[in-house]
Amino acid sequence: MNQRLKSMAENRAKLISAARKAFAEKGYAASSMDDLTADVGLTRGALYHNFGDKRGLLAAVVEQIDLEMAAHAQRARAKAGDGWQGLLAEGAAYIELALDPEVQRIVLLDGPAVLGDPSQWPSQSSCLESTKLIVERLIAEGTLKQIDAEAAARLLNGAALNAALWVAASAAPQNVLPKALAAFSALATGLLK
Amino acid sequence: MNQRLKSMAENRAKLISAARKAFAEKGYAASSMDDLTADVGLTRGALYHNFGDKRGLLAAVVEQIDLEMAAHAQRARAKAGDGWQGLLAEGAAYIELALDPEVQRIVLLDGPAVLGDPSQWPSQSSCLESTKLIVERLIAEGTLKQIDAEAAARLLNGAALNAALWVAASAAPQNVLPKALAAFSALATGLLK
DNA sequence: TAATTTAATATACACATCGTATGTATGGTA
DNA sequence: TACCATACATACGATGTGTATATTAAATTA
Repeated sequence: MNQRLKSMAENRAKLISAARKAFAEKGYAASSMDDLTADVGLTRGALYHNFGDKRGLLAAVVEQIDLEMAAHAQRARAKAGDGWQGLLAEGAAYIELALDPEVQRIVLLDGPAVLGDPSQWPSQSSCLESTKLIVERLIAEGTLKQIDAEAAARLLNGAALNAALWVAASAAPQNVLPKALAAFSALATGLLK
Repeated sequence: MNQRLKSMAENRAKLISAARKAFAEKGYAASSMDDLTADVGLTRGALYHNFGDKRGLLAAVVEQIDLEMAAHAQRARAKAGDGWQGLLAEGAAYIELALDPEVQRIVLLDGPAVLGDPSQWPSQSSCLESTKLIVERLIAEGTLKQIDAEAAARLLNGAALNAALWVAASAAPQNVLPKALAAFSALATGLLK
């Protein structure tokens, strides 16, 4: 029963999937909703019914990618433990993630421009949240200086993000990546007590 | 003589000025070129002749603001000297600059989304360049660790940028700003030898 | 100074795209 | 089976960009 809900969920998934591809390849502004919906055998009627408007579709796409990013960071931290090494591992994971063109274009460039400051997003920028949790724990342990946890998390993420944009835009990413990771580690040690 | 060049320069200036206001208030995408040009008594004919297209106008606006930002950072550094304190002062200046809604919307949000990675811009993101110069000097002095100067400059700027976005989006910026500055200083000390 | 050329800007048009208002058809329900 | 709700399609209007053509004013030359 409830075949309608099922097919609606399928159509939502199809549209999000098509939007991911279109937004990543052409950018948000240059993506036509007519083309995008036609690609999956629908029309804009389905789109506006499900997502309200073009921005709503972008928001749904961003949320999906954001959750995937959080899962990736979670795995990286799990490998490295919950301590100082975990924090560094998460930063490195974040830098790696931002090398993905899909993440760059959709989450890092068009997302903020169209949806506004990431910290205000419903998905709450999961990466930011998890970084903040680690920082809080390390402060409580006495590993880190007594510093505002959110501030530290935001700056760390910002540094990692810019590092990733730099690496990705460079001519030889494989040569630049180690430099970025080294600089990130150095900066992070500034938080140690 | 050459009154034509003069009036053309005046028109360019008018258009850039109107664009600064429109882009800052409505964002790039929502700014109509018809409205914008009409505001200064011109039509889109002048615009397309001078700037090629809408992106060209944004590029011109970004370049102008970027130069102003560089001048501001220069002054802040001059006050604090050329050493370690100068680097911190420049970071603080950058955070302050990014609190300006015009800078946020145009240079930090729409700029990267429409024009691509800032380091590829003709203006070369002057702030980044000056930070890099200081870092190089401090490394040569032995004050900072042997680290890639561009990497360090990029991460510092990225951290400052995110700090500013956070502060600006917060409910009580005046309470949050000190936290951001403290976290920035802490991070930066990680670069010290 | 008058004629001619050049170029900066205005005007008009073609095309694309978004959002909405209305229509339709199918799954759920009494 | 008849009815209703709703997911989606279709049709339309408005807006906005870029371009091609026209116009006007400055610069140049004879």
